[in-house]
Amino acid sequence: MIDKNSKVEMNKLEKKNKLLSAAFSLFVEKGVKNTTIQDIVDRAGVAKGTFYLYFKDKDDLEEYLTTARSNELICDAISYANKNSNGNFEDRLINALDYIIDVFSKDKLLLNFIYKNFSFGVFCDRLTNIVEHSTVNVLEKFKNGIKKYNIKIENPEITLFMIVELTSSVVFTSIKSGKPLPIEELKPYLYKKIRVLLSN
Amino acid sequence: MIDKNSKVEMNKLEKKNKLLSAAFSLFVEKGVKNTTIQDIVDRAGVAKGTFYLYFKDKDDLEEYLTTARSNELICDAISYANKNSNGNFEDRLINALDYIIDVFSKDKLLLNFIYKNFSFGVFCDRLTNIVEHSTVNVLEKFKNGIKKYNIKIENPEITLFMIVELTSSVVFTSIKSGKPLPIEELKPYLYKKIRVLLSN
Amino acid sequence: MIDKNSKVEMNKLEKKNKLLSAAFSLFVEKGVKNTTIQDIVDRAGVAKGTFYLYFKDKDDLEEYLTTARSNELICDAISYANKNSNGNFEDRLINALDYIIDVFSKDKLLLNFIYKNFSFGVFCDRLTNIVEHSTVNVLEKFKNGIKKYNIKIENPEITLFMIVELTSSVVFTSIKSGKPLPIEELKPYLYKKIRVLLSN
Amino acid sequence: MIDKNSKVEMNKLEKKNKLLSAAFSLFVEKGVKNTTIQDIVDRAGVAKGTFYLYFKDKDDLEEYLTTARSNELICDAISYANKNSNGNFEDRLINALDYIIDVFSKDKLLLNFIYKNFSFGVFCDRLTNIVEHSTVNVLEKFKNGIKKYNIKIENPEITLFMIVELTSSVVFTSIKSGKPLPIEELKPYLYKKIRVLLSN
DNA sequence: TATGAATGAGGGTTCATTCAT
DNA sequence: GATGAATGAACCCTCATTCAT
Repeated sequence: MIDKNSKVEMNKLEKKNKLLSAAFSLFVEKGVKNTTIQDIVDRAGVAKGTFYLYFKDKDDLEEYLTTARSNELICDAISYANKNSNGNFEDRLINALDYIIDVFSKDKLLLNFIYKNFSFGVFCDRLTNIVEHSTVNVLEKFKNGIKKYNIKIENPEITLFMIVELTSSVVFTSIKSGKPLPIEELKPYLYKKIRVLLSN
Repeated sequence: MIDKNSKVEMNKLEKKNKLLSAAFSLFVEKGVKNTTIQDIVDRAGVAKGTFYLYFKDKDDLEEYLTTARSNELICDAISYANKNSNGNFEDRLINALDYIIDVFSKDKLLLNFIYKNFSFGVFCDRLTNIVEHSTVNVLEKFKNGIKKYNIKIENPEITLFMIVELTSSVVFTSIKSGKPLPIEELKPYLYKKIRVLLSN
Repeated sequence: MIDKNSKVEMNKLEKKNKLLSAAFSLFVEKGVKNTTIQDIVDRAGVAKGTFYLYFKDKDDLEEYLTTARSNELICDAISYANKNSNGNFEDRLINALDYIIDVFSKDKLLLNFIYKNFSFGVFCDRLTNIVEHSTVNVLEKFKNGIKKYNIKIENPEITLFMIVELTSSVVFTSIKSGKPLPIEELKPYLYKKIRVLLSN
Repeated sequence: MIDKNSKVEMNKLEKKNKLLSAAFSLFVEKGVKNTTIQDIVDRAGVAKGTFYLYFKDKDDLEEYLTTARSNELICDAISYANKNSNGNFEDRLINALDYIIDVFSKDKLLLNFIYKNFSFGVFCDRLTNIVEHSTVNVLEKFKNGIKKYNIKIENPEITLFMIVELTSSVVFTSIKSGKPLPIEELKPYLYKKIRVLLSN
């Protein structure tokens, strides 16, 4: 009985995951607006009705996806920074940002999808609602880093917020339009400004 | 003959303006995506076909609106700053930003519409295409200010770009979500950071 | 399971047939051009969207209908000729044509629809594409008849082509306009000319 | 006063002719159905409302055009045959047909337009209604030719009718689809058959 | 649970026709 | 007579959602 149930649960999870990854690939390929439910279920290999067993509607699925993927990316970036940085706190932070920027440079569609759906505030809110996936509390990590490295920043929360906003906004515009410079050329200026904001 | 023509032209302009303001109010109320052409013509009090006499499609109208409204706002801000600032260049810039932030604080829908449709790169491109309305070349104004006030900034274009991106991004998030602080409380931090970016 | 599927398939076939016969009756009544998809689905008693489950667009349905109905008519004519003719080849052919002309005389709307959509070349091409319905290769039948009855015709293909073109064109004009004679009075002349074309 | 009136009349005629030739060129280029009134008035260089001063609607204009152009073509063909034929009656007729076929071979769009709108019966009817243009009574010419050349044909009207129908139908199919042979290769067979129909 | 046929409101767009100028 | 801005009915087509199986 338990086995049977757990098998059923496994199947359900599998279906949901199929739908999620189908939707994600379609969202980044064609944009959320231009992706139909039919597209999603076709790629997931399930029937149209099945979609409604797992998600209320397209917006529901979209929100779910954004949070999960953003979180994933941040986890990867932090891991990368931990592996590749020496003790300096600023370097660790910039390494993490560098990782994210590289991912986006190589995958403009992903950038587009996450940026359109991402904001610091919304992201922080959502983190608390996600239970199925382990998440990172970016702010806590940042505060801990400051403490650990004994850095003096008056308002760590606000400073982090501004760095995140500045970076995301600048990176998005540069990658999308190449203005005012291509991202690779713009990076030094950005990192310099970030250091200024931190060192203040 | 001239009178007759000019009267007709006046009528046409009026129709176009009716459509523009109907569209604008709907866009900020319900979002561009959720506004139909039928909605727009209903509110403008014209027939559906009339829409297509003035705009190619919804995107055409949207682009027109965004550029016009953004430009208008920036002109107002510059005027305001000119009236209310003393000689200091930083103060003038921050006064202009302050004006814009105040407008947005009072009109979240306008903020939403402009932010969703605004980007530094796109905006600069569009400025050159607008002929019917007098426009401001923000970058030129900024460069002239720097020269006039004899300020030393290594890359004025990049610095202005970063200030615009930082400000717009931060203001949007704060006004929309109140995170990490309400905009009124956040302002001092933002202006302080802007001064840091400029002074460097 | 099989029963269930077959029942569903039956229903689908029924829907498609409803659409086909609704479309056909409308096409002959008002012409293809003046028949809207709304007209068709209204008469078929299905929803608009259902149309697009079965046909790509109106042209798709029209082609389907023309080929199917033309083919049906030719099959009937050949059957009729086989039943009612003695051994003579010319008589068999003229009997078949006679059958078709009679059908058309009694159903001018059918004539109109088929004539407007029928041409020897197009028809021969389409024959090869029909898989769902058994079809007749008219040309093969004709050639076989010539061989069987040991008739000497230099270019059977061209001769058949000319007979088909002459007959369809003459019959259409006569039935539609009664010019230069009503079809019943014109028939003897037509058949005489056909015999001339054959015997040559 | 008379001058003034006649000048006005001239202007009106000119406008009408502009509309006719604009419409004709568009009809053969894009088909009647795909040509809008806007297209016609644009090419004619007049305003939309002007169209309705001269024609009831598109059908009215179409009918006018078909008759006029068909008639023109036939006149040209007869002229050509008169110039290039010796005394033989059959040769004269075939020369005339040859002229028409050549025009059509070189201008498939014209063929398409005239064929779609042409039929012997309709044409004969219309001939009597045309007053603004001098017209040819083809049938009379044919009968006169038979008399003049002392040829024995039982029912000249029916024979001519069949020749016209056969020729137009065959030529249309061959030029449009190249089936069963390209028109140049098909011609000898066609002319041979026509001679058979005549000589009988 | 899973299916996918069926729905029909609603979208964008076209264009013949009118009518005030 | 000539204009062309304005109209709005009518068109085709999409697609989120439902529901009988």
